[in-house]
Amino acid sequence: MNVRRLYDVLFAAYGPQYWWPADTPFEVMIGAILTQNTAWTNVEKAIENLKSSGALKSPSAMSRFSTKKIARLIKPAGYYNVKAKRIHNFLAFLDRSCGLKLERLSQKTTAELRKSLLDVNGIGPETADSMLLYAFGRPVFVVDAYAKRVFSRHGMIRTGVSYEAVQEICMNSLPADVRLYNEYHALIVRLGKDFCRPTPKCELCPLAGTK
DNA sequence: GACCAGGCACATC
DNA sequence: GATGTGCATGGT
Repeated sequence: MNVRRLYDVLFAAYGPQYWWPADTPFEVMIGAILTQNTAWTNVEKAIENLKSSGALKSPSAMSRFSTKKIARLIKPAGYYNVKAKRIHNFLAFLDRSCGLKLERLSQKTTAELRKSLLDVNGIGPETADSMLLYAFGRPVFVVDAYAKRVFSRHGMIRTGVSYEAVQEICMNSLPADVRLYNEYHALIVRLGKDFCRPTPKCELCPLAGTK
């Protein structure tokens, strides 16, 4: 198995996944923070609360909410105190870097943008890369726990390899294509949810028997 | 009731 | 640098 072939097998098995499930780039970014170590079904409830309160209308709209208020709205997503603070940090970053106008961030190169996102307390590599790919449309491969698990179980990487190393392997094996990276990450998550939990269910996995 | 989820920061060694 | 821990809700 290799990175290219895995994509083909997954796409043949599942077809397009139509990611990211959000209406606006800003909603993608907030969703990326909310989904940290959290099932998406829980994130959906939090997003719904944010939407009906008007917080997701724009970064400046959300900036008018207190951290406490945000914490209350995102409660169903879990870790709500931590995540409310992370959202607050992120909004503070948007305020000072682009005056809460996301279009202005598009001037930056992908490398500059990634670096500045990683400087925000609460935004790590996966969250930053999800934002870059799904909100800014930059060709960045998103690595997550499922990807590491799938790749290592199929002998494509060793266990314990760093985020950046896995990302480098993938990006060296694939063309820098936003649509491809979009679909790839979504397919990995789909496969992971179905079959690649910590205790695997390999019998009906589309990868069973593939090499 | 146990296990798990589309991580990250921080303390400690 | 590697390893352990806290953060928390809701589905299976």
